[in-house]
Amino acid sequence: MLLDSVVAASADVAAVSGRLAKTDKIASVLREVPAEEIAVAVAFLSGDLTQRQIGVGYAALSDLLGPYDAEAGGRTAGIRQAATPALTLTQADAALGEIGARSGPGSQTERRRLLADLLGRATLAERDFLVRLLAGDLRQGALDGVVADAIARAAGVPAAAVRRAYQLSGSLAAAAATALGPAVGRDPAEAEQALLAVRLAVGRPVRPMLAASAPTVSAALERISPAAVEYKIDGIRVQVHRQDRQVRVFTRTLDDITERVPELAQAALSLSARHAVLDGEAVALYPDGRPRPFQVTSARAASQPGMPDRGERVPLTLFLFDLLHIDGLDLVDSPASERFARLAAIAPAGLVIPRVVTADAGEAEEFFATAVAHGHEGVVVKSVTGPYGAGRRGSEWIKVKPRHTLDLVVLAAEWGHGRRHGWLSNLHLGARDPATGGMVMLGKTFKGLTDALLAWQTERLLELADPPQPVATTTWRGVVPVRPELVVEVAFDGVQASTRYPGGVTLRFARVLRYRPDKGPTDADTIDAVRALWTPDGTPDSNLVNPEDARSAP
DNA sequence: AATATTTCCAG
DNA sequence: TTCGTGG
DNA sequence: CCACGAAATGGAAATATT
Repeated sequence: MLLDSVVAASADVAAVSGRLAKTDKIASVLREVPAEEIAVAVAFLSGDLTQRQIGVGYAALSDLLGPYDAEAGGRTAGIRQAATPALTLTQADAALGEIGARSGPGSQTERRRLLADLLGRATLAERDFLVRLLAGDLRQGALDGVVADAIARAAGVPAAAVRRAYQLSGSLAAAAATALGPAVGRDPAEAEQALLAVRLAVGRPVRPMLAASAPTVSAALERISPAAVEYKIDGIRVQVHRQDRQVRVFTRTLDDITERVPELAQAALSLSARHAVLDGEAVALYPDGRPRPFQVTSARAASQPGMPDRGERVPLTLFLFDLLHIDGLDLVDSPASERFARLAAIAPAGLVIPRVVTADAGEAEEFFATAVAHGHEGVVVKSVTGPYGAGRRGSEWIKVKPRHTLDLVVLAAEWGHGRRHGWLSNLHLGARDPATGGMVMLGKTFKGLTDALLAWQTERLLELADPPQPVATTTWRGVVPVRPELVVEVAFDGVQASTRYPGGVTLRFARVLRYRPDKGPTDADTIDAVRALWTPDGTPDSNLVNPEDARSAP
């Protein structure tokens, strides 16, 4: 099939707002795609490459096509373009694969040459689509969720069958190939049978179960009771597959990081089971059992074993909380209580997440307080009856974290994109510096803003713009500095070290709660107050705990 | 050795 | 993360 | 009430280029 057909379908999808209409349009084109090209078509239509990544990013695209030009609605700088569509899906996919296969010295130049070659064979519409695909910014209003429905529609099977195959195989393109690929005819009964035959495979990652959130433990217990209440560890999510003596470790996004975390594989070998698929969290701990800053865990999990590393290699500690498969038995559909009981039966106590099962809000709140006192992020409140509903942001799991807030000053704002076009969106946040009387920038946030708030802040910030903005001639792009007068209440998850900002610290996951018109810049929180919330690595605060305490529930 | 680019992580 | 929209 | 997609950050490591 021509790439152009998929590009045209994507444009149609972007042009309608309803999900059903989008599903319809994607299903229509999928019905026309030859069986052997289904995986490519589905990858492209859900905003992915079949190769995941190929070493082409924003810079390479800008070099080739010039910077994004808002007035023209795209990139205009010239490279050759095809007059008529000729590229097939297979050819485009193969060309992208060629680009990704390059490595070593000279590879960037070579990638750019190949990229120019590919884009030169594309029409304007195709080129625009490929650029958005490579930039990871399809913006057609449909990603894997909508495309999953479309696959079901095209194959004439229940959406649940596609979702299940997607969950268990970890790949939507694979699920689509199962339903519509060469191995099955275009017969709904056959397709459904093939989808239902997809099973969890040890060594192939499944999509991880996600959690909703609630402001307090009591609120979470109102939705789930009795519930298992578990420590929420501030590390990286890991899915561990053990097949005899072979172990593989996957991240939340299903990347294989086995080679980087040999100690986790080692830990998995201590389980009393030959085959197992487990879900858990890995974290770098201090000797006393408290968690190190997230940055330490993150850096540790990102570094290869053979690389010259600066500083010590802090080992990661594994906390397991779920079991999806044990010695030939799939547990994905079993109740959580059974999965955990089997986990506890095969895992040394030290590898299992601290938890309590309770229906008592007081007891749960107390456990939450203990988790936080031990330096952890909070707790996850889990149904004891639910299955492992992978990929669903359902309510079988609810996370609860303490909420920190600061009153900060808006120093500048940036014009928004997409549906925030024409609004001042991304806010530069500053804390008061009593030493200088000035403001210290701590980071930015665009989160937590309602449309009403966006409208209000755009008007108010333009009044405060310094120098004043000629609104009528504004390009709707760039940074608008403002007089530091507006105070905003911001929630955040923590304070972390920063090389980017002058204060040396920045906020993790800052989001706007509300404006504080009752406060002026002199009432804002100080940089000293922010720094006081930061625990640099190597100096765990004085609230020491016994290492055993961090591992075991009180 | 220092800098640029890409990718991946968290939510 | 949060929000708004669709269903 | 749930599912979905969009808003676009910031740190850090690996890999390439200078």
